[in-house]
Amino acid sequence: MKIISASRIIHMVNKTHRELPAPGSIKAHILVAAKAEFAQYGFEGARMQRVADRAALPKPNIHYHFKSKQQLYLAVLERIIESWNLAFDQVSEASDPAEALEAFIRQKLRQAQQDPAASRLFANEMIQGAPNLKHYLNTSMRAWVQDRAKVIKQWMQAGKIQNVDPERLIFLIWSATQHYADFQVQALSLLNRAEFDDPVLTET
Amino acid sequence: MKIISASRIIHMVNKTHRELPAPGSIKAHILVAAKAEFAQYGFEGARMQRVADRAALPKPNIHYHFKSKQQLYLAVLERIIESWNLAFDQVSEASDPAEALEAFIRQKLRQAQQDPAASRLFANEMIQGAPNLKHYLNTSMRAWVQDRAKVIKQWMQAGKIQNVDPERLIFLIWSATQHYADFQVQALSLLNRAEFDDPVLTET
DNA sequence: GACATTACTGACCATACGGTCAAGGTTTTT
DNA sequence: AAAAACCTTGACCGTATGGTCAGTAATGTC
Repeated sequence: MKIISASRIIHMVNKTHRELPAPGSIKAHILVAAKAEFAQYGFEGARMQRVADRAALPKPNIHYHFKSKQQLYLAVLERIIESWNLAFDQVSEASDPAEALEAFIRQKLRQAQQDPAASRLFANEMIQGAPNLKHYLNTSMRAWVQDRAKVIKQWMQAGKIQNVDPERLIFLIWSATQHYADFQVQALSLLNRAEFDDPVLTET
Repeated sequence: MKIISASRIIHMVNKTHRELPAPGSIKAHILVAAKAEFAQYGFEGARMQRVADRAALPKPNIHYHFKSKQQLYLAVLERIIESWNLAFDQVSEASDPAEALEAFIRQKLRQAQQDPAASRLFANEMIQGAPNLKHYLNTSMRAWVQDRAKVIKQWMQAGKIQNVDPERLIFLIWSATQHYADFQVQALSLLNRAEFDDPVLTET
């Protein structure tokens, strides 16, 4: 039997896991820098040189790991969507509405707080008309919404909650939670604060 | 007495009104094109050539009317803020909370619907950290929020509404209403629709 | 109708941009 | 230790970008 080195195994694991960059790798490091840049300036406004500066690397280095700006952007986007899909919470008719909705809201708020750049990048993509996420919106995301909407409707029919448009309820929660990531400067300025307290995380 | 021609009067009116471009003028036309471009791509992502194309004008023409990209952007921003300030609704403790809040929500929703580009441009500016609106946020906008918050607190003390954080209530309304402008593609995709009906305007 | 002002535009410029390349390191495999 | 694979980088390239300019047309003034 052949002896396989540890590095080889790591290599295989990296490869078999659909090319997902290892957490500590340079690729992952670049993706973090790129996420911040794309989140702030959008795809067209982002500059590869600034991505390089943020990552503290020479520019050609970025192009070695990611063929083009477009590909880098897609890699960042894919990573965000994937991390959101991981939090694909399980709710059913049997769940208690108050509990389930509170959990959902807290989760969304935590996401917005822990990774505001991801939320801002997504906002940028939507504002531009979702040129790279149309398919995602029309397939898995729509399915997700319809699933939750069905449960909410069942709650309504069972008299557990008041009648509301289920999709609008979901949009309301999304908008309210993402607002604190996307419009952070505004909220902080208007409240005359330097930063937010952390009321979400203290209760988890 | 000197006779002043009509065009001369128009010219004077234009000038005395703080250089506000006349509604039908070329400047106003360019500003509309620029608003759309800046709203979609943000300041850094916007291209002067695309602004020119949108306005169906040669590029140097844009630079004739607006010295630089930065100045054009500021002109667009100023116009948006001004139009929002015009809708500075008057509310007092005596107002009926339900009525006042509904009016506020409808107004915001109407704004988002009638000029989604303005809402998106503002969102872009906030996502980038409000580099051009920090002052506005810290002065007139903050004052506006504090004013409304005071009224809401008075309503609470008079037992007219339940206890809530007044600023958070305002943010909730803002986020929910702007959401339909900023994330229009998302909402339409998820609802599997081509466009929204017009439930707001039908009731005004 | 002469003068001045305002408005327009094709051709152009310096720089910044995304991207490439060849040459040299470093690490891994055999 | 040699070969192979992978990684890093300064210098460079073609093009797109914001912006300019000189020349022209239109408009307004007396």
